[in-house]
Amino acid sequence: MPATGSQKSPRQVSGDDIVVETAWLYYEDGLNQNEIAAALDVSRATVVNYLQLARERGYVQVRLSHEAFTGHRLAMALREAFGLTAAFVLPQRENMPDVGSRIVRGAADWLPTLLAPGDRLGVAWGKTIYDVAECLEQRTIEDLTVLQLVGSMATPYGFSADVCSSNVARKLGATCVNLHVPAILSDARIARTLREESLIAAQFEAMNSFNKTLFAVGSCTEDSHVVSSGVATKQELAWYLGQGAVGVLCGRFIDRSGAHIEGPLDDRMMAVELDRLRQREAGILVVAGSERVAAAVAAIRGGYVTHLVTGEASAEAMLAGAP
Amino acid sequence: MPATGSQKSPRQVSGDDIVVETAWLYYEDGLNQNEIAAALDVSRATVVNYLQLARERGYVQVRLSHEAFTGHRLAMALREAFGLTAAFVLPQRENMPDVGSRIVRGAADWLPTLLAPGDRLGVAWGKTIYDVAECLEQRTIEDLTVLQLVGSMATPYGFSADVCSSNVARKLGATCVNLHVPAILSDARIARTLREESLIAAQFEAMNSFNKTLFAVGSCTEDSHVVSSGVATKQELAWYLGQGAVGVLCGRFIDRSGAHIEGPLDDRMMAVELDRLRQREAGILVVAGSERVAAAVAAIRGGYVTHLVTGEASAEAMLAGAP
DNA sequence: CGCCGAGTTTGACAAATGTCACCATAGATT
DNA sequence: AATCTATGGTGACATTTGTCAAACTCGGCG
Repeated sequence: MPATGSQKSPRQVSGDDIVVETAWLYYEDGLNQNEIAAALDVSRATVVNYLQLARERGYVQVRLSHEAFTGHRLAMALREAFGLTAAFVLPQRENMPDVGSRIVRGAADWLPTLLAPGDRLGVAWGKTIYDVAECLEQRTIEDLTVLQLVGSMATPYGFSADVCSSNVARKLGATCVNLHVPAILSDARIARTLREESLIAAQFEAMNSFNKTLFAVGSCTEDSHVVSSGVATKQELAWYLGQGAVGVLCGRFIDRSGAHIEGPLDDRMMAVELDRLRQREAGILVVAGSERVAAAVAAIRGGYVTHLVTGEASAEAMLAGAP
Repeated sequence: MPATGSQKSPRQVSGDDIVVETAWLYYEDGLNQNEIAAALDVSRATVVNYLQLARERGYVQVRLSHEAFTGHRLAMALREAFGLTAAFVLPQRENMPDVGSRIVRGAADWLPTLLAPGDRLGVAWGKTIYDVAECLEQRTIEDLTVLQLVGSMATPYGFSADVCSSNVARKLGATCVNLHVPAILSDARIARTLREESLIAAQFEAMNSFNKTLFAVGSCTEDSHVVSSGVATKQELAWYLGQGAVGVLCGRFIDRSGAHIEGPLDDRMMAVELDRLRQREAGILVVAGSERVAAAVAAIRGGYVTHLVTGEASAEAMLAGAP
């Protein structure tokens, strides 16, 4: 065989035709690279190149199907035990450091399939929700509206409620209705004044029209988010703990049964009322972190949740504490 | 190294946990099989087995994304030239025997993404449509209704209009509204009587509520489907050809501009009226076969089509005959 | 006309993946 | 207890896929 024999005249690869053809033969027709090379009369290396191009250009989508997670043993058990519509359980093994990111990615992957054109999605606030928004693929859902459920609050971590809802809206091609108020005010009187302001009243009015919600829960410890972000002081937290608080949901403290614990913060809080969260078409709760299990169970018991995303360990823990 | 060293105690593979875990590491986290084997502390061969299980169980979905076809050079050209909402062009190369099946598979893959909850999809009749239905993946679309647009007609090939619509409905988890009448009757009087029958009138009434349609076009030659299935005789076909017929759409002959050619068959025909097909949210035309190009162009000109599925060769031909 | 450089293809080699006959273990059976 | 059987795991080998430097084509340009 001669050293360098017959080079083929180069084709137009900038145009997609051959690339798509190759991808079809490989992924749809199931031919291997040798067969494709023979069929197209190019070298196998060229086939490899075309396939790489196809992947780079996003022509090939490889994903784990949702059934793998919604059909998971623990997902079915959760659904059964808590009367959920569906649960999404991410696999994990011992010592795995980074379940959190899996759960968030899973939630981001699942969310679009839970939404339909015309939906109005209420979005809460928190690091988890922010991360979910980050992981969302750009994918437009027709006629979707995203509604901010909790007033904004600057945090040391650089995200706030309005950023959460804006990002979700951006990724899903939705229009976004933000609440242009702080989450917490220093004084109940100011809060009342604001609520009575017509513009803001209108924003709350619009907000309450959501039919689905996306939220996480916060735990109730001194190092948890409610305190570090400045929503509650340690004293206030202690008071709520004394009343039986086990978690925070959209800025409101809840007890073991998920009931709202009315307290000193509520008058100063600018956020959706918990009662409004119940009985909607879907309430999607993302639970990332074992310290949030108790709060999650409470939220579920409270009737705010229809769809749950979490990891195996948390799922086990929730079932263990459920009987 | 000892001959057969340390076997691991077998795990529960019937439960999915490890399988899903493996699939996640491979497809989401992008680890290779060696890394996964190390992480899970099993042999690489076992990882291969788990991955195969994951694929068998349908946890992994590999698909070509629609952008590869809707973004195809010829797809964009078609959209431009004919004012379509979108076109879906399947790749092909010279001498490829089996474009037809690709086009049909492509249509089946695209169709679900063109439908939304609440839609009412009118389905026409033909081998192409039947094949599309066969290729559809089982995938439920909420609150979808499928409507049969053309009366039933037994054919030597064993499919008829009611089978087309039923199959589409079954695959998409839709409710199906069939027309319980023959496509063509021997006598106009009988047809009129039937149409006046309240039950049948009600079926037609319901049928006309579609907002999207799926159809193909037939060509107008002696060996084409209209004749072989017994809808039209050779004499009738000749008459229509004399009037300038270039294709058949939902049992009705159309001319080069897509206008309905009224003729001897119409009175005896039980099918949607062509005017009703226009101005709906979507009209999806599947063109499989170069002999149907002229008919397809006519249908597009007639304003029945917003979405087109075809192959490269037909796309080129349509553009060549378009200017 | 010869040379350049961007874009494309390729052969040889390296790495990753798939296959298969056989081994290990647990629980049932004799 | 010994044996059997079903399930699951494994190493060695075969096949498939990925990498990369070198080579080719084509159009432009000094």
